[in-house]
Amino acid sequence: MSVRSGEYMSLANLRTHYTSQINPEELGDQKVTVAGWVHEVRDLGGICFVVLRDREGRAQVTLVKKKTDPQLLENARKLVRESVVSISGTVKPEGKAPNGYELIPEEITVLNEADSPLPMDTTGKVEAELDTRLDSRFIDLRRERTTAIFRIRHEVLRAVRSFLTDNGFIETSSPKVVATATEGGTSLFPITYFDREAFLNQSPQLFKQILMSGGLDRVFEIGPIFRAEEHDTRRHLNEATSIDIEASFCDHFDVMEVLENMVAHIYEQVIGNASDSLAVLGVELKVPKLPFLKLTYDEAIEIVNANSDEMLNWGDDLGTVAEHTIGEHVFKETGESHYFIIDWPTEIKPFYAMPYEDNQVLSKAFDMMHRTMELSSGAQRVHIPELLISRIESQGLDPEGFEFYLKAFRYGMPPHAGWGIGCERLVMTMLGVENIRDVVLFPRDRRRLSP
RNA sequence: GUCCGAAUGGUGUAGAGGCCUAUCAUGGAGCCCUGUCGAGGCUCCGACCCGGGUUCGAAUCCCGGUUCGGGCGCCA
Repeated sequence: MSVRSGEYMSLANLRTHYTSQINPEELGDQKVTVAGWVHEVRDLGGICFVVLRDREGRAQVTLVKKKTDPQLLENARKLVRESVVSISGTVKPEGKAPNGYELIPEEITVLNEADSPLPMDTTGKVEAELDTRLDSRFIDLRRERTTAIFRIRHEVLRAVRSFLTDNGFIETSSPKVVATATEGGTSLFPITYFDREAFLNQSPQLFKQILMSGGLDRVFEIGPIFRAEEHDTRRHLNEATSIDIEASFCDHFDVMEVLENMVAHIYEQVIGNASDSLAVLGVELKVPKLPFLKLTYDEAIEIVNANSDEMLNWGDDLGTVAEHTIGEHVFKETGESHYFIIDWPTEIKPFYAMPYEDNQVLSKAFDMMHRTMELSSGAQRVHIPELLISRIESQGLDPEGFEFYLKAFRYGMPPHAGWGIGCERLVMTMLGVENIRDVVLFPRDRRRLSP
């Protein structure tokens, strides 16, 4: 175990292969170097096994007492779990070893020794609570299950980008530091911007609409949104990732079609590209059937009133019990989890949702649900400046605060529509994860600000 | 915000007024062991959230606080 301090050591020499890249048939008797963490040391006396773990898997390093340099064996036995090591040795095909090979080491270099005891177990023998795991996320990520979630999240985002790009959308970014409260409704985090008050943006909504006036035609953004709501549930975060699109010369039905096709595409891509991670989590994914069921708001109210103790009046928003009732009802009837609720009362939707021309009390707004959870909401937008101003006023907001936005509507704003979908909610519903914090590396909630 | 529940070694737990010098597992230290793969065996180490109260006696009951979990509200 020589740390060759003072001597030049190229980092490239610390690893020639990931553990998963070692094919015993090709690399038998060849020398390789693997690098990673000491997962376990099993000392049986005459034989000692060191399990090295890297991002792609594990490799068994075998030291037979009679055949191993005594100093090397002694050092291997003393390895501290979760220390970072680089191990060079010969690949030996071996039926008794996991993955069909083991490594006969020549050199074991400790690059960084781990403290002991560890903040939590990494082998899966003892579970840790979410709070404990989040306090030590770096250790939690060394567990297979946790890594699997974030590999899948990566596949989800990759699928979003490829799907939207292939459908003519341009990826854009909007500012997160803004001067005014965008939509009313939710509370914002105030910050200091030099000598002025500013806010963290709750949504890219207003900016992506401005881009429609700019003629970008079809845009998308994947970015953080901030909500200062003091909600305290398993499905809310104060910092979340929103996937947003906006498309010109489209109505709400056009963008609903984009949405359902994208969701189906994401499921297909995750099944195709992350089957190992799905297996680690024990999740069997099924691509949702297209098109998604479209319930009108009126139908949704009827379902709630017929199937639960709740009695809703027309114009009421849907609470948790209502969403639960509708979601279970839809699943029982269709066997599908995803569905739309369309044709909402104009009054309970944001000012930018377009009312139906022939029935102003209904708007061209929709929510996309997964069982009991709202995943996405969208609408055809108001593109007529006069109507937009009156809608802003009727929501009790002051149009003066929206001048930067309204300006874009006066010089040629095409009709347009769009939606936003919560990335974390998409991932959690896909994987059946119960707490949204499980699918965020470093969640920000009512209480947690660190790490 | 509100209601309900919880807090015991590093981690996960048992515990219902005296049986607690606190259970078990995991972990750590050490010893034995040549095929482990949640290795096994033996020895040892390590904990009752904080503050008050009730009681002869409190991990256990009561009050306050803190933190965490869950429901609802609000929201996406």
